[in-house]
This record gives sequence, structure tokens and C-alpha cells, in this order.
Amino acid sequence: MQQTTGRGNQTYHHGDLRAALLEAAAQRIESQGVDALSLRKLADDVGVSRSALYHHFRDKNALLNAVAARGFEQWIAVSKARANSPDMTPEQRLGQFVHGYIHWSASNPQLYDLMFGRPIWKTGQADDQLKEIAYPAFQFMLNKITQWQQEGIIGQSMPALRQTQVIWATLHGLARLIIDGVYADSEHIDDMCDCTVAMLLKRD
Amino acid sequence: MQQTTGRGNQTYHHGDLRAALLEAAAQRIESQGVDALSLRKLADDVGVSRSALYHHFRDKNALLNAVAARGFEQWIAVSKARANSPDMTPEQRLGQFVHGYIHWSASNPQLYDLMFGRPIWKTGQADDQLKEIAYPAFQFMLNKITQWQQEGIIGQSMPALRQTQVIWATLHGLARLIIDGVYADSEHIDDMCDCTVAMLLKRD
DNA sequence: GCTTATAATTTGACACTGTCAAGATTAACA
DNA sequence: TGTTAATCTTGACAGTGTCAAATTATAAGC
Repeated sequence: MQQTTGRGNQTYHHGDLRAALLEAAAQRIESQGVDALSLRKLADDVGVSRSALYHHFRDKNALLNAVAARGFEQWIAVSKARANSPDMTPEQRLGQFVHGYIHWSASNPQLYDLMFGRPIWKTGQADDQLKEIAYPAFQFMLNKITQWQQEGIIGQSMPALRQTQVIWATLHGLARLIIDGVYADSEHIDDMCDCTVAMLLKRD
Repeated sequence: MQQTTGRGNQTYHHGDLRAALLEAAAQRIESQGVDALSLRKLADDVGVSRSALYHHFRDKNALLNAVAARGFEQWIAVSKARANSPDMTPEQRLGQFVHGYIHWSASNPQLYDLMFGRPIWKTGQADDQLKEIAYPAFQFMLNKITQWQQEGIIGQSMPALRQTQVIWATLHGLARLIIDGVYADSEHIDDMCDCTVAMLLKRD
């Protein structure tokens, strides 16, 4: 039941079907949403038969997990790159992080939905590989916010863990409201980000 | 193509199939989630044939809209009842509102997901009836937060609309993190709520 | 009370979905 | 070159939402 041939040698019939499926799936998800992803149409896109997919992924959920994992890798890379701005005040860095977080989620709405949405996590359908990639993202978030707390630019009266949960909830909630188009138009993203920063910073 | 017989006289073959379907659907959604709702199994529950449903709802999405509408009615009722606590300081009322919001969403996770989730709003599948019931909920939220601003217990430097969007995002995000089980265990709901209140209030 | 019109419900059917078992094809390796 | 093992295809099954036509039960008119 080992579904992958390892990691290096991926040149079989198709060449690299696994990667092709992942790419096509990510593309279709981003353009039409997770629910609109059909394995059969996906196979058509790649030019392969219906159930060829099952030699590379256990089932549909495993494919979604892999796409989400790719998303986390990208998310972490972008976040870390954004964090390396040496000549900035801590307040500016916080501001840049907020804007960056929201803009990334608004630019990849369907992927964000897949990564942080209910289906994968709540129903316990996240496999071990995804968890291994996702938890560093959570850790990154925790470190970031703990750092702000230590720099004294956000409130310090609450435990770092709670503070992290609430601040992340704020970012996550704003991202979702914008993505879902619920009472938050995407034209005023920067305004809402600025307001968020003002609320997070100690003195408004 | 008038799909309902009005509103008063609902005594036909089944008695009131529309209400029975709504009730059974709401129950199944809350126990197993929106994605697990099958129209055929739903018909079995009510003891009726597959496509009897189509004489009361245009399609599956219309049924989901109706369930969501019921949810908004309930949400508004609970929220308004919670707001009528005369012998309380404004700060206490804010605290009670936060705890109430989170607890309601945690007690009705699947319904909350249906009401404020992506599928209905983002994809423009919300019909007019749902919009008519949902927007008062948004208005209620706006009034609430504007009131806090006027009472001076939260920041006033930002426009009320932006402040409302960000504060609601905070509540919404916290609710989702708890519901989805993403990095927020449901055992510490009250702690997280307290932390949220501390962040919202002017001085921490 | 009987007939007629109308609404409610059922049955049959269609296209679509994810998934599996068995067979065919092709690459890797001795 | 012959064997093995991986990859891919075809056929099939149960399940889904939805529609058209046929059937049944209710309400209205005389």
C-alpha cells in the first residue's frame, strides 16, 4: 500500500502523473472552488483515464490533502520572506504582516478555504503528511505574535497562547469575511487592514 | 410556478411537508454537516418519495437557503434577548455579547457554518428571501458596535463601519477556529472570549 | 354528491459522481 | 531476454441531484 515510489524517480508512463494531477487540481480548485472539483474531469484535463489517479492518491481526500500541503508550503515561504524586512520599526513590521496575510488570502481564496476550512480539519480527514506541514505554519504564527508581545507593541496582560489565538482569529475572520463576501467588500481591504492594525497596537 | 400555497393553509396530503422537510434537514445538518445532506435520505426520513421535495423547494440550494433563513431568525432572536440586560455596565454588556456570540456558534456549529459560510454567499446562491432575513442580522451587529463606540468603551478613532467589520471579523474568526478545531480547543472558550474582550476594550 | 380542476406525490429515467476489481500495457531489473 | 512490478484502462456498482410523465388525493363548482 505504499502509494508513492519514493521521492526522486518519477518517470513512468505519463512522466510524472502525480505532479501533473496536483498542478491541475490546484488550478481547477483556485478557479472554480473545491466543491467543483471532479476527479473524472480532472483526469480529462491531464489526458488520462478515470482511475489512474488511484495509483498516486488513496482517494479524493488524499488529493485535497496534498493540494493543501502545497498551499502551506507556499504560505510559509511567503510569510517568512515577508518577515525579513530589517530596516523597519516593529510597528511597521506588524502592519506589513497584517496586510500581507490578508492580501495573500484574498489572492488565493479557494486555496485558503481548503487549507483553513472545516472539511479537512474538523472531520479528522487531515492525514499525517498534511499535519506535519501545517503545524509549522501554526508555530510560525505563534512565534510571530509572541515576538510582538515581547517587543511591547501589543497587549501583554494575557498569556501569549490566548493572545495568539485571538489575534489569529482576527486575521482569519477578516480573511474569511472578505473571501466569502459577507458584509466586507474587497475594495476596502487596505482600510480594513489599517483598522485592524490600529486595534491590535496598544494605543489607538 | 408558485411553489408555495401562500402561508396559512398548509394541510394537504402530508399535512405540512415543507415544514417537515425543513425540520428534518436542519436536524440532519446539525448532526452530520451540510455536505452529508442527501435529498434522497432526507425524503426517507420524512417518509416520502425522492422528488416530492421539488414541489416545495426549487432545488437543493433553495432548501439550504431556507434552513439558513431559519437559523438567522433564531440567531437574531437570541441576540436581541441577550442584549436586554438593563442592570449592567456597558463593559459587562460587551463581555456578555462576546461570550454569547461564541457560545451560540459553538453550540450550533454546522448551522453557523451554513449561515456564514462561503457556498451560499460567495457563489451568489443566496436567494432574495434569505437576503431579506440575513441583512437585519448584519444591521443588528452594526448598531451594536456603533453603540459601543458611542459609549466610549472601544476605540473611536476609526469609522464605525470599519470598526464593525474588524470586530465582527474577530468574533467570526474565533468562532470558526473553534468550530473547525484549528488550533483552538473548545475547552478554553471562555478564556479566549475574555482575552477577546480585553483586546476590544480600550485599556488592557 | 358527483364531476372537474388542481395541487401533491410517485415512478422511471438521465447524467453525473467516487471507487473498486480485473485485465492490459509498459517500464525496470536480473 | 525473461520476470517482476508498477502504471494505466475498461467495466461495473452504488450513490447523487434533477426532470418528465403518470398517478393519486384534495378542493372547488354545479
